[in-house]
This record gives sequence, structure tokens and C-alpha cells, in this order.
Amino acid sequence: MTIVGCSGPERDPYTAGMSLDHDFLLGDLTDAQREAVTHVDGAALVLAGPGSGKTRVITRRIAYLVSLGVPAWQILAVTFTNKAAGEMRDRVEHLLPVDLPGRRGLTVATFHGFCARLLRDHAAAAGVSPDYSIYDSGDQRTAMKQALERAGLDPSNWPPQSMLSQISQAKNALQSPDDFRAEADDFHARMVAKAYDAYQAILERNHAVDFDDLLRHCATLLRNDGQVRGELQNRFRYVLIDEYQDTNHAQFVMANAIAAAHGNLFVVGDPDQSIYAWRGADIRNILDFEEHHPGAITIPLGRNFRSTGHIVQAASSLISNNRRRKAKELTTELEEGAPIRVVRLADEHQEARHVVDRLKALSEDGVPWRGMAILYRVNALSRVLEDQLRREGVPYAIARGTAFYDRKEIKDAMAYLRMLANPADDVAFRRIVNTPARGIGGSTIKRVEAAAAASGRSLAEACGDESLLGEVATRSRKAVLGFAAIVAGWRQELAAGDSTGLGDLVSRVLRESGLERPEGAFESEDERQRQANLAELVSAAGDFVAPSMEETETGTVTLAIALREYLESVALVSDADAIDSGSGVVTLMTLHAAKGLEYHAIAMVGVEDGLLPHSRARDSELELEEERRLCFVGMTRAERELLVTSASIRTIRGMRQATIRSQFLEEIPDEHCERHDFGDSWGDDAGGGSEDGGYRVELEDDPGDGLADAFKAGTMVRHAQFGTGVVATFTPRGRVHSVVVDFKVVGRKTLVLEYAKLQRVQF
DNA sequence: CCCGCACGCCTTTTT
DNA sequence: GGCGTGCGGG
Ligand SMILES: Nc1ncnc2c1ncn2[C@@H]1O[C@H](COP(=O)(O)OP(=O)(O)OP(=O)(O)O)[C@@H](O)[C@H]1O
Repeated sequence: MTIVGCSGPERDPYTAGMSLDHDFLLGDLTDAQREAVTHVDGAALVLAGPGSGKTRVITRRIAYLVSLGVPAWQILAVTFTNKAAGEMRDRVEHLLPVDLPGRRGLTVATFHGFCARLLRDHAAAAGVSPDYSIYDSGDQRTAMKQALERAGLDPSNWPPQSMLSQISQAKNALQSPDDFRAEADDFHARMVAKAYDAYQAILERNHAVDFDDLLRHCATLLRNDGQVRGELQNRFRYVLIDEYQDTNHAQFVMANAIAAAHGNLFVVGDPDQSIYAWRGADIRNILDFEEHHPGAITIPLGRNFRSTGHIVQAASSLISNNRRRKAKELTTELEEGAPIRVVRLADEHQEARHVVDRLKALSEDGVPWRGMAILYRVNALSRVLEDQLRREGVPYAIARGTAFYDRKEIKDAMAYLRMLANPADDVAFRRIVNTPARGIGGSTIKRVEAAAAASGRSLAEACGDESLLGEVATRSRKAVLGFAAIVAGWRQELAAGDSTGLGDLVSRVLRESGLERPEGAFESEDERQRQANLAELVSAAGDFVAPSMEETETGTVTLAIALREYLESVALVSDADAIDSGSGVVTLMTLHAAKGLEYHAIAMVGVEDGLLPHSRARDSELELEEERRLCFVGMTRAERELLVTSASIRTIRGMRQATIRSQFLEEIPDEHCERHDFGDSWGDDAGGGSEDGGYRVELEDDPGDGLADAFKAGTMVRHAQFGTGVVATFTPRGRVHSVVVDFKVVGRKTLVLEYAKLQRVQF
């Protein structure tokens, strides 16, 4: 999914029949790529392996269409992450002359982002409220628990998580609660149907949709509402979709509905990279494309421009073990390159050491940190790696899009904003009505809830209506009315302001809610961190550019719209969005998040039976093959260096266990690897050349020594919020250590080392 | 009404 | 090993 390389396309003024513009767009493409890019009308499928330029083809084709005179606003391109969308938009903009008419207004979005907007614009037709909230998985669980209670189902027999995933499957298949109930023919299914009914009723009452609803409502709308469908068909004359192998039924329906009028549907993908079947992706969407679109042309791309020979061949061999698959040839344009290093280490600590040592060696050879990534099957594996990277002073970042928004204080703040944007959102309101504590406890809320239910109002409304609070104790009633008055003040500001006031609104809400505390002398380090996070939120909101601001003359929109779009963008961030390619750090992420990316050097850790393939996905051949594809995706992210590691002993969920070799390692032919087995070496040269073999063990016995050395006075460090600074003092404090750091920007701070996640910075 | 602690379950992957 | 839930004390 990486976009075209930095080297500019070659110009060849002698190519006949091409204008200069087209030569610029097409000159550096292969014949097959050029055929795909210059395909104009009708359905087309680009079916090709990793690194063959599929994403590049999409980007170029958009630019090509615009250069032919198709206005950009008639083009819809769908990518897998917001980040990919942003990069594609930038790339297209760079490819087009600044004065080209019709270059503005291109839509590049993820399916979810596109649907969120569509649903807002056509709320009434879709049967949702225009102020709807998007529920994240936490909210979904809260709603499901309520639903189970309402439906009289015991959560210990009907686990909310399992109910939700079954409902999610139904939604991806575009089944409404009614459809689902109609098909439920055994006891279990009928109970799920009951839960689905109750759950959906709760979402509706709260004016909320979950992630699946975004797609389902839009797909249903496009399928059933000729008016809206016609509007979109008219607007989007060309539809392009990246990573088509991982679309689900709802997305399939949407794509077809929009393209039905003109048939200009251009999809690219690789069935061998389909890794989301577990959440409803249907590989048949791409395999049966020609059946769905008679007359479609299929263009294979067979040349890999990303990875060197050993990597491409090893990955090809691995994936050829999948039986349900059409064989596909892939040859690299590059040289043989280095063989893959397949290394077994004694345990996860040795593994981390080995990986980090290897990355440091590459760095010394001139590979920038940002050209390296560490991939793993499960998030839990990141921890040991992080520790080792920090110890060694290697700058790194974890690709977790929602990391910032996962913090409790930020979730609370977001709940405040959400209940402002959507007064019907009782889930958000309940979360914050007594956070921070203001004397509105459980029994009070129960009474208000009863009154709200009886009068058909939302919780927030009921709180402001004294006539409904008769059952509430006088003292509590005062607290409730007081809070309602504060909220009313915020609502006024929200209704009156414009988008320039978003930062101020957030700041005011934090202050008046009491989440933000006045500077106190005896604040704990934790509390200080929370306050810093809240301040960060204010500045993020202040910096936020609402997408619709760019569509207006003045560059501003109403505050209500800006807030909505802010909440929307936060709800829809993906893990890969967190990657900042300009930041010069090693990236850690799951194999799933790595889809579409590429790095000079890749380390894949934890390639053991039970992790890859994962123990929960080993039972069926289908799942095993998806695991193999995941391994394939990981390997093919590497341009030149690929390190694949495993540990012979690993601690999982607190249990130290001997591991079993992954069958995938055996499926990589020996001629493409260099295998090393340090599985029985403890603390000797297994780390790959470092001399202080006993370092780790020493550290475990006495963490103080290693840390004292690593963070002694004078060490340059980086902190996520405070930036860079120099350690002034290092003091053991019982089981932890406190460091005083003089930061360049914010001055002197005292931090708890174990908490602050300081990274050493090298000069 | 708030907070702290113990127990039990578990995450595979994500928009 | 970590998190969420539920219970009990202040
Ligand atoms: N014709 C070409 N000449 C030179 N480099 C190319 C060419 N086509 C693609 N590339 C480069 O190859 C790399 C992979 O391209 P791209 O990301 O578009 O492939 P992809 O098929 O989308 O891969 P994946 O399926 O793995 O996501 C990129 O760095 C791209 O710049």
C-alpha cells in the first residue's frame, strides 16, 4: 500500500501517441501496470502478489483519469486505513499539475470513514439520528450487558463478547434483528436473536451505531433507496478499491451499488493476503469478481519491486502450501539479496536481545531506524521488545492508533464530548455524570433513569427537568440540577460557536467538569500525567481540521459539525494510522497492522506453534491457511533484510512453557535461509555478538544496577509528552526509581522511571 | 458513596 | 501476567 517511490518517473519525449502528461504518469510503469492504469471504462480486477505495485497502480490511475478530464470529485477511492488514504491523496496531488482544472474534491477514504459521512448526510433516509454516536468495543460491551439484562439472559451463560461477535457476523451479512430472528431455528440462535433485538433497541435509543452498523446501514440504504443510490452513482463515476481481498459482504454490496449504473469498478488485491476472514471478510468477493462483473478485464502483475530474491522465493514457497489457492508466479526485479535469517533463541528475553542487536548492527551499517519494523502475531509480545529497545536506547514506537484515547481520563473526557454532541447517548452520560464524583451515586441514577424511561426522555434531559426528580432525595436533586445547569451552558456554546472554537470548548468542558484540576502542590506523578494528557487532548482538538471545513468558502463550519467530525475521526482511527514515517523510529506492530506497508528490514518474532499459527486458529484447515497468509504478509513486508525468530521457552499468561516449532519455518526452503539455533544457549553469544552475555540475568536479579547505569546523570532521554531532556539525578525509591530530568522545553520534572517510559537518546 | 483488594478469566488478530 | 468484576471496609 506504499505509494509510488520518491524517484521521479522518467520522461521519454519520443513515445508516440502520448501527451507529456501521460508520459509523466505512465513512463516508469511496466506494460501490465500501464494497461491497468490506462483502463478507463468498465470493471477491472488487478490480481497480483505483494510488492507488485497494486497501490501504485490505483494512485496513478486516479491521476490518469483526472488528466483525461474526469473531475476528481467524481472519483471515489477506498483504502484500508486512514493513513493510506492520506498518503494516496497526497500522492495524487503531487502527480497532477497545480493548475489542472478539476483536480480538487477527490474522495479517498476507508469504508468506515466513507459510511460515517454518508450516514450523517442521509441520516433520515437511513433511519438514524444525524447526531449519532459511534460506539467502540467498550461501549458495545456496556450496551450488550444492558441488553442481556433486558432480555433476561444471564451473562455467565451468554458471554457478552460471544454474543457481540455473533451479532457482528450477522451485521456483516446485512441481517437485521428481524432477519436474524426469522432464520434462527435452534435454541441457541433464538437466544442470540433475542440479545440482538435488545442490543439494537439500546443502540437506537441512544442514537448510536457500532462499527458494523456503519457499514450495514449504508449498504442497506444503498440497496433499498433508489434516490440515494442514484445520487451516489451520479456523483461517483469511478470507484477504485485497494485490498479488495479483505472486503466483507456489506462492503461488496456498497461497491456494487455505486458502480451498478456505470460499471466503473476497479479493484486490486491479492487473495494470498486475505487475513480478515475472521471478521467477515469474504475472499469470494475477489475470486468471483469476473462472475459478478461479466466483461470485466483481469490484469495480473507478476513482478515484485519491493523485495530481494530470497525473500520473494521463500515467501512464495511458504504460501504454495495453501491448498485452496490459485498458483501465482512472482518474480523479483531486484537481485538475490541476503538470505532470510531464521534464528531460534532460548527464551523471549534472548529473542528480544537478538533482534535489537541485529537492528543496531543494521543501524551502524547506515539503515535508518524508520526503515525497520518488528512484527508479531499478538500484542502481548511487544512488551519484552519494548523493554529491550528502551534499555538499548533504540528509538521506537508502537503502532496503536487508539493508545492515547485508551487512557481512562481521556475516555472520560471523550464521553463528556460525546454526550454533548449526542444528548440521547445515555451510555456516555452515565459514564460521566458522577466522574469526577459530584454526589450523584448509583441509587440516584437509578431513580433518574426510571423517571427518564417513564417519560420517554434521555437521562440528560431528565436531569434538567425538576418535575421528573420527585423521587430523588433533596440533596442529590440539587447535585443533579447543578450538573444539568453546567451541561446546559456547554450546549449553548456548542450551538452558537464555529469550528475555530473547538479547542476552547474542550478546554471549558474539562475545566468546568472538574476533570482538569487546578495546579496542586502535592499531586502524584500519576495525577500529573493525567493532567498532561488532558492538556494534550485540548491541543489535539484545537489543531483538528474538520474535513468539511475544506469544502466551505470560509474554511469554517459550525462548532457542532466540527465536534461531530472530531469524535468521528477519533472513533475510526486504526492502528496503522499511528505510524509516523517521518519520525525516525523503529515501528512495532501486529502482522495485521503491517498489511500494505514495507520496510528495509523486518523482524518477525514469536514464530512458534501456538503463536503463528495461533493456537486458536489451528483446528480448521481454513484457519490454518489464513495463519499462513499472515506469515506470508509479514515476510513480504521486507525489502532487503528479513529476520524470523522463535524462542524455545516462552512465558505466556504467566506460564513458562517449552514451545513447539512452527510448521511455517519448515516450509521455508533451506536454500533461502541461514538458520541458527541458540535455543539452548543461555546468556552466551546467542545475543548475536554482544559481549556482556550475563547482562539480562544480572538485570533480573538486581534491576537497579542496569538502570542506574542506563539512566545515570547526564543521560539524554526522551519522554512522550515532555520531549527531550537530560537526567539530573537518579534515586532508587523502594521498588521503583525516581529520576529528575531537565527537559528542554518544559523544564525540570521528577518522574518515576518505571512509569514514565523514558527512552535514551543518543547524540 | 468511595476506594481497595482478591479472585477468576482470559485476547489472536480490528474497523 | 494483566485486567475487570464483585465484595467488604472506611
Ligand atoms: N514499475 C515500478 N518501478 C519501480 N518501482 C515500482 C514499480 N511499481 C511498484 N514499485 C514499487 O514497489 C513497491 C511496492 O508497490 P506497492 O506498494 O504499490 O505494491 P502492492 O502490490 O500494493 O503491495 P502489497 O500487496 O504488498 O501491499 C513500492 O515501493 C513501489 O514504489
